[in-house]
Amino acid sequence: MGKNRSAPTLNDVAKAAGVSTATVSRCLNSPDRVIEATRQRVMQAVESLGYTPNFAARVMAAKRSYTIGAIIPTMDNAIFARGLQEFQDQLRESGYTLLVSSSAYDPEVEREQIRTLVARGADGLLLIGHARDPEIYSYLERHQVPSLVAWSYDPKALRPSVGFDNTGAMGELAQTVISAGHHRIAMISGRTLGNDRAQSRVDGVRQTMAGNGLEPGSLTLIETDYEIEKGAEAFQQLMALSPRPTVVMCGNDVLAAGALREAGRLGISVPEHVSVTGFDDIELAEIVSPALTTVHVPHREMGRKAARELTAMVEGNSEGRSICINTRLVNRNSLAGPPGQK
Amino acid sequence: MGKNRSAPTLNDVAKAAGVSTATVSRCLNSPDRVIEATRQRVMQAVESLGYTPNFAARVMAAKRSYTIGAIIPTMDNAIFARGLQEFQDQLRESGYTLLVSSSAYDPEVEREQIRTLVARGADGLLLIGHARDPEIYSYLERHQVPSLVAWSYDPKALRPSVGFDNTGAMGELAQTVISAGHHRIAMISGRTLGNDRAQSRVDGVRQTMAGNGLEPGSLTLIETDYEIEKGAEAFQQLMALSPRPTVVMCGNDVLAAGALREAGRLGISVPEHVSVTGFDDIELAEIVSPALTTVHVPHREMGRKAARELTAMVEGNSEGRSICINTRLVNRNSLAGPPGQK
DNA sequence: ATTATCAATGTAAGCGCTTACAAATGGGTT
DNA sequence: AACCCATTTGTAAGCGCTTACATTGATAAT
Repeated sequence: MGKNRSAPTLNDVAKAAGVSTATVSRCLNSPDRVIEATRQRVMQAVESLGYTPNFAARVMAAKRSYTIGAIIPTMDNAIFARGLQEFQDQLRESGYTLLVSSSAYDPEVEREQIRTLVARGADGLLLIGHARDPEIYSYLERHQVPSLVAWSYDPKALRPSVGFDNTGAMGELAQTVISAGHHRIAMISGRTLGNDRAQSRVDGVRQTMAGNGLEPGSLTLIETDYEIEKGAEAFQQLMALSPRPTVVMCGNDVLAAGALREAGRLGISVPEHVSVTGFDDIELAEIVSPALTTVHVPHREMGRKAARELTAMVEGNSEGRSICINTRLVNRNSLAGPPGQK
Repeated sequence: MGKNRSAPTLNDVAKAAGVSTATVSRCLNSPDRVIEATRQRVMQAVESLGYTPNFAARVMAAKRSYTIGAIIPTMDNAIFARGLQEFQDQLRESGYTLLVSSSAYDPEVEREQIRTLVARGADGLLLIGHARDPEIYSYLERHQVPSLVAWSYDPKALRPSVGFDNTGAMGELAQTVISAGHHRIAMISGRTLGNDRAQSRVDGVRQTMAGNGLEPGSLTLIETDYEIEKGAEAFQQLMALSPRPTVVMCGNDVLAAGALREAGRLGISVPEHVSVTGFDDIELAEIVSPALTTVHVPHREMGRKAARELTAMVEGNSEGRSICINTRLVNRNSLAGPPGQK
């Protein structure tokens, strides 16, 4: 032994290879600016010392981290998990690393995480949904960190976004529901406060009701947390109502799965006694019985496109375009006409 | 206007507050080493400039990042998502930030991610499962980064781990299965290559079979990917066998859900014609019909304990203990005796 | 033979922070 | 009044890297 046992630095490599630190740095970052023979010598030194560049030092000197940050409301949710996985894969191909953190749906936490990510030198940020204190955007601007909103598409928003039209998609589903003859409609929504996606889905139902001559105010709405259990509770409440709604539209598949489970427990058969719909088309939707009529969202495609757009923004190749992803209705077995009508 | 529009530094704050950079740094990191009046002045400057410390610079100077890294096989999996969420929450309470990346079950990718995380200055690492090139551990040692293995508990392993006894838990379930009268047992397992959890679960079944006088080699085993679809395919293959197995034990709930779905499609009723079991007890297990008989793993508890132990290690308060989390059998409706026996 | 050109490499100045050490200040003690 | 000690603050030396600029040596053009 007798060796210094701490991690080797650029300097150690330089000495071992008999070159300057600049040359080692070049070998690592722009190999073509260094002659073959030298590079081999350097690379061998790197190898034998087990050298790993110190990222903090690199970021500091280069003012570039090749890191993208993403802040999602929760990791415990298939729809974010799936889209993000694809987002990450795509980023990796372009040489970027993804840093994810979750805000637990808390705007204060989100703000803090944004600052953390920026402080860490993220070159760009992926955010979920538009609803956000404008101060945050000016902070990002000051630090010159481009950001892209995902899981929500809003052409009227000032910021670029990659996502789908929550209002329109839910509206389309509502139209199908109404066309099937329902007019006592209930909805179980996720929390709308600070969550434009949930809000848009509610709006979609309301607008379509209005468009069909139904009083939008007559929509029975329950807002609750994103959990199967909560969906079940809400469904129970709705079934206790008199007159009962003939259809329960859920803001997402998880809530719908809860509703379905409770229906089973209550001995209410779906869709004979009451219809249920979901949103997202996660795997769960196909597993439950009856299988859910829902709206399919191509999360992977969204993740991929978001990655492309954001890297383009980071590299100065785009000012930030908004991209709309198409959703599509998936008719399965949880929606039928209202009971008594045939 | 006229101002320099780039992000303010410690120096800017120092000037604005009329103190030295050292004082500003102290205000931020050890406020009690600074007199109240000064601190207020400094904090106000921080506020009005919208200052955020540069993380890279801080890490470099302090050689401490208050960051923990975690590398999981995939994000697209409820069991990791849940445990990790809790892990993160617990870390936050102790002032640490979590960095997650996923290796897509690829050891090469995992190795690279470990290097990345270390290069980023992670103070400690959470890894999934023991199976790993020893070279990685010596690398971590050289860089003096403590690591903790989770989702797997193995008292015989050299490294500390927080998890549960996969072999024992699956063995217990197998005992229940065998006691119910089954002896034509099939298993649908996740890929065991480089995945000690999957391997241990298979071992659990084999050992219990042996312990009950059943030839362990008679276990019909299909290995496949962690996907509902794959579980369905495997189940279909098993049902084509003659003689048919009377029970299909699945390595996890996702595979079991696929099996159940396929059973429905094939018109095979569970558990009358064939029994099915799962592992993990994710939410899905309660949703499917029949509800899954499975092994409950307290993922949240594990995440919490892992966080506590790892921070203790990072702070030099622990050499790294191994912690075993208890699982428990959950009897629901997918397991009964073999058909024809009553 | 002389000079312009260019590729390969070296030199050294930071990047924004923390922290060891030094300096200054203000009481207590004797 | 002289001295000591504790508290608060300042000074400045890095942390490990990148990169603008300088230097060198070789090759091509005159």
